[in-house]
Amino acid sequence: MPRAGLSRTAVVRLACDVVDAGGPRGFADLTLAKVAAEAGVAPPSLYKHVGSLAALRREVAVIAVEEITAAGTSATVGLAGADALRGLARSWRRYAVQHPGRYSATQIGADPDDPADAALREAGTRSVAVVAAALQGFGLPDDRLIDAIRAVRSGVHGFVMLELGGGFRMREDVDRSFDALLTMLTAGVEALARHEGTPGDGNGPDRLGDLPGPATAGRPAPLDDAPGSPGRHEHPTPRRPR
Amino acid sequence: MPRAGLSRTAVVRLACDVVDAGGPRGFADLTLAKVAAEAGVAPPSLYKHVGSLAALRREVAVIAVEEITAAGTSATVGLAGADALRGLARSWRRYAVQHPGRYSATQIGADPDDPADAALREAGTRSVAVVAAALQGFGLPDDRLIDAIRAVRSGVHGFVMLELGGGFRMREDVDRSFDALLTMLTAGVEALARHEGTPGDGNGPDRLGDLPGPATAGRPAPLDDAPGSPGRHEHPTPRRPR
DNA sequence: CCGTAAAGCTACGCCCATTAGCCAATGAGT
DNA sequence: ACTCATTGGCTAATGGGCGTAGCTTTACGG
Repeated sequence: MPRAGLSRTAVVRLACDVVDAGGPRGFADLTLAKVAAEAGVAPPSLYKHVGSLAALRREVAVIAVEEITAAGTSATVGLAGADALRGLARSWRRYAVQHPGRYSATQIGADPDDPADAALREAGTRSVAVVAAALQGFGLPDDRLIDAIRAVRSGVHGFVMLELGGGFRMREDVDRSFDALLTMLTAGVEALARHEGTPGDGNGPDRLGDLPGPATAGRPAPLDDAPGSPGRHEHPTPRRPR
Repeated sequence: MPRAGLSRTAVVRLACDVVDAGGPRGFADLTLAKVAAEAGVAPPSLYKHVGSLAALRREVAVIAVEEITAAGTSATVGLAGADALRGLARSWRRYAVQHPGRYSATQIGADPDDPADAALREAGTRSVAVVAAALQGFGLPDDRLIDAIRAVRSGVHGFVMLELGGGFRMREDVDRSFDALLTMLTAGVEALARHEGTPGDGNGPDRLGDLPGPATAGRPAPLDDAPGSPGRHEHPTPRRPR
């Protein structure tokens, strides 16, 4: 049995390929069997290099976050204000289109408590820093920076996910729509900076904060500012197990 | 063996519960075994009511889209312009928080060709119509309406997904950020209506259209304007099957 | 040439989806 | 009430994926 010459990083690299080959669903559909097939190896052999499927997923996620952060960084060097924001957003979209699977991997949450997720948490923090840096030039009040970061991330992320989802009829129109989104976002950030914040509609902010929120057995946390600790449970009460 | 009195709709309803109980990941984690346990029935019994796990997923998705459309509709009756937009966006977020699993189900794509997805496609179309209606009052030029719809959906969807993902430290701050996002979006739509569209940065629009796009073996289509037909394939070429 | 650790492998156990085929409960028609 | 077809449930069994255990062989330092 001639050795395949694998290694931890080689396996992760292969996993990245598999994930991207699967399109936006690729990350969710990642399977040790596929990676093993790609490596020319029997599935259990992978355990000599990675701890589990979950661990492999985490590694892919870390790489994806680091890559997209790097892309954003190099897309904004020497730029400021609206130019920086546009460059950043476009680099994200480009990355998402070129690496749909990895981009999806970017979404998984890092458990705030789990030490295994430390690397992912740190990568997430670094990625947020890039956004903050790109927004420097707008002169946002301190207490509005967070809003701007969230809005920019939300807008671009939502657009990209919908685009990757498959939709948005024609590519050209999509490019135009993306440009319109960026215009809206930059205008919005500028408005926020001018302190035109939250005129609202006379109903005050949303106060969704104290909704029941149906036993949200949410997993870990996101790649955002900072995580809150999640709750957990299984099926509430099976009615007649058998 | 006393009958459990199931039915197609009863099973789907249970699946909805299971999905929501699982938080944002609940939809992806949906399993026939869980539904069966919840119903007090052995897993194979479910096949008397639903065709497969995939079919059940589709049914849940249709219900979710219909519900969120209904929520949006009733949240915007009698409103116009910015008020309608805010009402609509808030109803989405509220639905997502109250039904995280179902909201995620909303994301799955409808295959433009598959007749099994017809109901899902139609539900998606209806849901887009509500957004268009809410944007009526802004007096957008025809060729900008689509951009506005996409931006609004993207912004809110991205925000909600990031929020559900687990992040966004404190709830209060999140409400405020959401409000800021809405302010930015309404301002953006108004700007679009004023024809201040796409000043861009002198680099023209993105032209991501002709990127290679790495063999994006994406599944079906999204719940957007209209689908384009997907490509498909498996692993490119296993290197040494065994 | 030897010995050892690392990198494969096969054999298993467990969980899930799905199919096949059996049997009891239900209810329409008599 | 009796019959019997339909229906909804069951068990058994297959196939695939993760993950563990334990064996074997390769590669390499002495």
